[in-house]
Amino acid sequence: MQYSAAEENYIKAIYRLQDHAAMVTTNALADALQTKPPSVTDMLKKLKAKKLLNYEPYKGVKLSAEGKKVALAVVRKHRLWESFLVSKLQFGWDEVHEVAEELEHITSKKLIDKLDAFLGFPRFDPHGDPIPDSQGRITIQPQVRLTELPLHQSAEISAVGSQSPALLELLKAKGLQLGTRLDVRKIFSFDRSLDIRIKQQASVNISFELASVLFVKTC
Amino acid sequence: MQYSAAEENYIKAIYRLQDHAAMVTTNALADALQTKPPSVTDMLKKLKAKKLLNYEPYKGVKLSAEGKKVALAVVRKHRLWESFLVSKLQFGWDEVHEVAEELEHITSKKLIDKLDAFLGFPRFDPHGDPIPDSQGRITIQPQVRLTELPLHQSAEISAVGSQSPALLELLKAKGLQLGTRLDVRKIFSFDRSLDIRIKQQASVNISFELASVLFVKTC
DNA sequence: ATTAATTTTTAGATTCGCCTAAATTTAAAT
DNA sequence: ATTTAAATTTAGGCGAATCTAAAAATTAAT
Repeated sequence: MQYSAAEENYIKAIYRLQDHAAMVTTNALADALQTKPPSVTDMLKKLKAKKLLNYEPYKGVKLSAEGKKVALAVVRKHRLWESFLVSKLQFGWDEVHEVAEELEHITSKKLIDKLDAFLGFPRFDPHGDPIPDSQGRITIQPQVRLTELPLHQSAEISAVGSQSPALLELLKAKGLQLGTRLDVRKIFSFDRSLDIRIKQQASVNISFELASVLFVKTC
Repeated sequence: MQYSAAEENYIKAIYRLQDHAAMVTTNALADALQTKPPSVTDMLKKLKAKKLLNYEPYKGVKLSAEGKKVALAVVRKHRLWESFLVSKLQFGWDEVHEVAEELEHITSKKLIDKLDAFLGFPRFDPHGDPIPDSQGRITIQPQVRLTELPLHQSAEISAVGSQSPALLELLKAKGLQLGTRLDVRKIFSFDRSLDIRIKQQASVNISFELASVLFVKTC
């Protein structure tokens, strides 16, 4: 079966919202999708008819097993395209979302699987979110905040908790990017700032605020 | 300005048909787009209002200067995506058209320009058709049929005149693909078959039929 | 436990791109 | 030069996805 871009967007939004609330409400969806509640109601009826979700009027909505499969497929497409844009086309992390939002609706499964192979079957996207494999399985994130990394434990930056241009600017200035190998040399108790050493290079001092939006995987 | 996928498809179809006839007719368009004449009339009115074409009822249609610009942009996108699919994702030439038909409607100009750079600014797509640059300029094809290549003149395969699976199979068996460097060692007058030498490798003999659907650029 | 406020759904309309059937214009044929 | 045939346009409608305004159901509050 194949779904329209609008349908896929609803499914994806419900999938996201499900994590934070047992039942997804009409208004929450309208908010997330930048649309109005009546439009949501209409679409929910349609998706219910297609058995992608369980919806009872006034009660809220949850994805069916089939719906979750569709959601994972869309998430897979989105995150693979983001990975492509960053690792091959030199986009910044803060620029990829909108474009991936369009690319994720391209329908060829073959395309996505070949793209996956071309990228070397990455398990995390540039924001550190897991990429479902072609069966929809996802690897649980083994990453921790840099603030939680033990001293002298070697690790690499695997995700960034925000995509603000301000953060991007700071990271560039500090010479930090996705994949940068580092370990923590010292933690200053005064301001909880960290001295980190970048893989056989000089040390830099970074603030607690910065360290807490950086995620690392030990290696 | 930005145009819908449907609008872009009409513009592209008109652009193609303009080459073969001074005026593009409603029926020809309906045929090319697998749609019905009344739909075409509707869209022509809309595109005329947007000044993308000159249309007089019952007389036919021609693209305006602005329309040609849009057409070239769409053609550029289509051919760059086809190049990507073949040269990076290992698609066969015969499989790329449909997918590219979807990808060509992604709207980010930045994406396309970065894709262009990633591919090394190719001037021809896998079928040998020229790729407009970011200004819409196209290079005239400097390629010739392999049957017309002088003896010992080094060249590379730049296009294939057909996309049949049968041809693809044969090329694979002979070890020939887009970009393969070669030169002609001998032409047998009996059947006009050619012995060609693949760039520092063994020679192979190919039939005149095959040679005449292969296009090469000297280099 | 009624009333008030909020959330959600229904009703009815709009735009886009398409359709069929019928009318109209242009071109071809006798 | 009429008549016939073909091409094109108009008229009216449909499904998808959206909207506003109004009604109904749920939740919160006095």
